Formats: sequence, structure tokens, C-alpha cells
Amino acid sequence: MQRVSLKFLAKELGIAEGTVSRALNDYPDISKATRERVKEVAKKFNYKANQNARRLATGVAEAVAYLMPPNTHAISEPFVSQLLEGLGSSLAKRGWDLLVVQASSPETEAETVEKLSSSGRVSGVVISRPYKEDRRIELLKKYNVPFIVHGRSVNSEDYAWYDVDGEKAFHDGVGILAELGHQRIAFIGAPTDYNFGQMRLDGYQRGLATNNLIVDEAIIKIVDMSDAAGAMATAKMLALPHPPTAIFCATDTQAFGALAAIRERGLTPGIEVSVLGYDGLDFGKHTNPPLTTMAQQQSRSGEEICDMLLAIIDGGNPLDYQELRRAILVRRMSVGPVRPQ
Amino acid sequence: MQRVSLKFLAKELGIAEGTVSRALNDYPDISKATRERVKEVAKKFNYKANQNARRLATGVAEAVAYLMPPNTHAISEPFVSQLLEGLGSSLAKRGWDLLVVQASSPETEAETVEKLSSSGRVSGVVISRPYKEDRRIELLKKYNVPFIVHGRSVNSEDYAWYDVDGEKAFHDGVGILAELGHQRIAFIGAPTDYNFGQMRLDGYQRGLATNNLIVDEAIIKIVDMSDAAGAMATAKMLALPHPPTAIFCATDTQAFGALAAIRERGLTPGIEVSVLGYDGLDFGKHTNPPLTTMAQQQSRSGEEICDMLLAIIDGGNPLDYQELRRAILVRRMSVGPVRPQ
DNA sequence: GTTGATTCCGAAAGCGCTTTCGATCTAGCG
DNA sequence: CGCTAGATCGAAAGCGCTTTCGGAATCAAC
Repeated sequence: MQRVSLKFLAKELGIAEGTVSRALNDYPDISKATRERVKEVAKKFNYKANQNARRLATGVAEAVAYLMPPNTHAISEPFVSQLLEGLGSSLAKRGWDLLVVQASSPETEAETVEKLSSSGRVSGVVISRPYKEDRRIELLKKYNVPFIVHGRSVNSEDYAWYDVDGEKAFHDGVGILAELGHQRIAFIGAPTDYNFGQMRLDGYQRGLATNNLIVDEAIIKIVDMSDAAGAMATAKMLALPHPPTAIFCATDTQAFGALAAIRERGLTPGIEVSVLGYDGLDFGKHTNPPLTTMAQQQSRSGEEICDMLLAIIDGGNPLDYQELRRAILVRRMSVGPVRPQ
Repeated sequence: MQRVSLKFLAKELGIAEGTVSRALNDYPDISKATRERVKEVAKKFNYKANQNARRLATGVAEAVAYLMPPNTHAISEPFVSQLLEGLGSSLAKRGWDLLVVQASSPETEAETVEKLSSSGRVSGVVISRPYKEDRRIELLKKYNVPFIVHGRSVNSEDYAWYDVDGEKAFHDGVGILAELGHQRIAFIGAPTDYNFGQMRLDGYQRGLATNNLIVDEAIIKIVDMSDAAGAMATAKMLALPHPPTAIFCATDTQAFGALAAIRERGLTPGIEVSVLGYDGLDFGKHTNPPLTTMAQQQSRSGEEICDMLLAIIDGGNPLDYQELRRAILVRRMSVGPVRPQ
């Protein structure tokens, strides 16, 4: 099968290669007649420009990369899927590619970012779940690649990001629980080297303060973001002489484990002990009982992030693109008023 | 910032550009001394080859694409995530890129495949969830792109695929239910234009036959793969004068809905009516009750598919790469013996 | 000291496209 | 009818890399 190239078309049409190129790209200095003729022949032979050549010539990659969170099975987390879906469809409209990149290990992460930036493969990148201090962000800044962060690191003034206000969500969540009469509200948190982990913890503590609740380190547990870890943590807390009446989990997955641990102990989640999750996973509808949780309002995050990134690639100022979204409460069955003892 | 190119390195080292290239690529006709010298300088200046130039010159894309199932929010399905994760990490080891491609609509799908094949962007592609007759497969064959299908279409003799034997799983699943005394086993299926939907239905029916059970169209429902659809279907069946005592669902998500509908009716899933799912979603641990389901044994499917694809790209015969995996039963709580009336 | 084989490297072509520059041709105008 | 300004296109350079080919240098052997 003869590879149909510009040269081929040019020969076929009896005109110069450059002319064909310009005709195809709607340059104004090509007469309407030949432009149409060229396009017709191109379609006839099913011409598709070689992207590598095009990218080399123009110097623009027409692709963006999503850098997978390192060293974790993060892609299976729903938020990643949603993000990718949004990114993918938005990019597709523009005819751009979406690359999904995994650093094989945290050590090679810098290397990966470097290569991505310097090899001309992408015009922009998005990362998520930054650490408090995140090397990826530093590298991205250093290499001057347009990027947007899904989440925020500690110092988030000088780059573009898209985040949900977890601090506020946890502050408010504690308020909701307190209003239901809960005095001993436990916290199952995510590792605080993730900035979101820290922020959720901060919000929780601030919530305690504004509701005049005492903080008790015994019912604050920072664990992995898995159901097993959530279960283990709540089991321990339930065994305390003075156990919590409500548990606020940093992630829904942990909350799933919490529900299980509560039932395991013969208690009823939502009645004897409330659990409040965070993430708004759809699955939460099906837990026993259905999980009450904090969710991002509408999740077009992928599209929004894509739009932001493209705007920056087109020359926008990153600092104009810092979006903070609110979380809202999704009421289901796992949170109830405190039980009089 | 001076873009560090081969030319730059060559000038820096005082040797020819081609020599630098060959040194970097470990050509045997470069002396060990200069090779090391070149590599050292390359590292010093943090040289990364421009991928577009490299790809243009070599003609190999060093990238593979995952073609998202069309027109559905498929990426949020766990199997897609798992696949992507496996593909990504395997590819990363080889230094290849993973492209995630979405056709904006079913109509543009052919176009998308064509462009992907002809534009030199990828060396191979993987697709999943083929229809019985799948245009994508035809196109991929036509354009002679190495590809592997996650699943199978009706005629699967002449291409590479990786699939789980759903027909057998559903046949066997019916047997398991029958052994527990169930005589009226309902089926909630997926659309049969998906071949997997058809195969699961076939397996179900064959299972009925080998267990001498009658087929009753009233308790066979083909619906969308959503929890809502699953719930709706079971609600209807439960309202039948002679309702099923067990429900076998084509997907776990439907099964989640089935559980809900059963509880909704005041019945207890796993006691009054059993439900058996298929997919092995981890989340099934947390439903009420935990969902018994059929799962693929170990899910390294992403890696395996990647290996297969790379083998084909390296010249392997696609027909040597047709892998059929078995599903196994994951016993949880939603299936029990039939209740004596 | 010549020959032949090796080893190592430089030169140059080429991958398929874009884009600039200038040549040609036509039209418009005095 | 001559001249200039547009309109249209051809020619060629260049993007950054790979790879072939041949030449120079080295070495061994006669």
C-alpha cells in the first residue's frame, strides 16, 4: 500500500508540495479553485498528515499528558477516571492527543517529567494529588511547560490549579455532625504528605474549634486510603473506653471500611455511630447503609481543567487560572443524630 | 534557554552530529571512549532527544493507543481503569507512550481509527468491548495496524484478542445456582449488540439447558449496564406472579441495582432471592449484602495485553495471541440456597 | 614498505511536513 | 500600451533526528 504523502498528492495534482500543504491548511494565498481541488484529491486518497513530521515542522506537539500519581494504583480511583474522560473528550474536539504517563517509581518521576518537557512530546501536562512540597510542580515550572495541578501544594500562588476546598468541606462537615449532637467526632485521615490530606485534617480541626469540641488524638488516625485501613482504624477507635459517636473519613473508600468495622462490632452505622465520607463516589449508594458523603458539586472537572490548560498553552497567564470549587453534602443514610446513652 | 539538540552536543564535543547520535544509541562502530564521552556530555546538558524528530526519522511511533469504547462513560468503569494502568506501566518500562483516544461520536469512530492508523502516531492499538460485528476491528485489519481486542467479536479467528470466557462463566454460574436448588433463575443481561452481552446470554441459556431448567422469557431482561437499569428490571420481575428465586446479572453494577430493588421490596437478598454478579468488582465487598460474583482470576490483563501487543508489533503472528481466561466464583453473601416456600 | 583488513568517524541524504521568499502572471489604471 | 499591485504558486530551506556510505587512520602481516 502506497503511503500517501504530500509528495504523492503533489505529483498526482501536478503542483508543488508546499502548495498542497498550504491548500490543506487554508492559507489565504491559495486560490479557491486549487484549494478545493487539492482537498478533493486528498480526500479521495484518504490523505492523513503524518503527525510526527507535522509536529517536528511546527514545533507544537498538539498533545497533553496526564501524569499519573506515582507509585499507587491511583488510576482505578474514580476521580482519575473522571478526569481522564473529561480531558480526553475535550482534547478530542480539538484534535489533540491525550497521553497517560506513569513514572515507574517515585525516583524516576523527575526523570519522567524532564523527558516529557524536553522531548517535545506534549504542549502541556496535568498532574493530580500533589504533595505538600511537590517536585513535579517545581520541575514543571523549571522547564516552563504549561501545566495545571488538580489539587494544590502548600505554595500554590504561582501556578494554575483546580481544586475542591477540602478544608472548608471538613470544617463544615464537622459542623453538620456537631449539629446532630455529636461531641466525639473521630477523624480518619489520609497521609498528610499529600496536601489534601493535610487540608482535610486542618479543616477537621478548625471545625472542632468552631464547635467548641475538644480534640482527642486518640480518635484521629492518619492511615492509607483503603477500605482495609479505614476498617482497621475504626475498629481500634470503637474499642476505646470512650469511643466516638461519629467518624469523618477523608475518603469514601476509607468510609466503606469504617461501615464494615462498625457492623462487625454489632453496631449499626448511621444509628449507633455515624460515618461521613468524602468524595461522593456513586458506589456509596449501595453500601450498608448508603454512605453520606461530601461531593464536588458537578464534576465536569476534566473538561474544565482541559479548558484551563489550553488557555494557558495559548498564552494565558497561569495565575488567572486558579479555580476553587465547593463540596456539598450528599445526604444518604450513614449519618444520624447522636444516640442518647 | 538554549534547546539542547544533537547539533548542540556535536558542536560542544567537536564531533559530527551523526556520530553523537550513534554513540547515544550504542552503535558498535563507535569507540568506547567517545561513546562514554558523548554520553557524559549529554547527561551534563540534560539532553533528551526530540521524539517527533526521532519518530519521523525511524518511522516507528513508540506509542500505542487505547481506543475508548464509543459513546459511553466507559472509562469510569473499573475494567477500563485496570486496563489502562497495566498498559501504562508496561509501556513505561519500554519507554513508550500510551495514548488514550476517544471518538467524539460513533460516526466519527471510523475516522478516528483511520487517522490513528495513517498518521503514524501509534505502533499499535487496543480496543475493548467489541460489538458482534465491529467496524473498528475491520478498519484496524484493513489498515494493517497491530492491534489486540479486549474481548471478542463474533468472528474472532483472524485477529489477536484477550478475553474472559463469559459464556462458560454464565453456564457454570447457572449450575452453581441450580445446585442450590434454584429453579427459576432470572437473567439480567447487557445489550446483545455487544458480543460479550450475547455470550453471557448464551451461557445462561446453555446453563439452563444442562440443568434441565425451562427458559422463561419473562425473567430474561436485556437492559443497560447501570444500577438503575438493574434495579428496574428486578423490580419488574419480582412483581411477577411467579417471581425468580435467583437473579444472575451480566455486570456487577446491574447486580448492585438488583440488590437494592430486592431490599426495596422488603425482601432479603441472599436469603429470599439470590443474586449473582459478574465482574468481580472490589466494591462488591461493601454492598448489602456483599455481592457474590464471578471474577477473572488474577487481573494482570493490562500487562498481558501489552505484552501481546508488543509481541505482534515486533512481528509476531496475531493468531498466536488469542488468550482465553477463566472466571472464578467469588463467594460472598448474596447467593444462598433456595428457600422452601 | 606495501597490502588488506579493521576500526572509527564525518558527510550527507532523507523522514514528511511547514513556511518563507521570491517569481510569475493577471488585472487594474493612467 | 506600459507599469504597478495583487493574486497565486513554485522552490527551497529547515525542523532534529537516524542511517548509510565511504574515507581516513590504525594495525597486523607479508
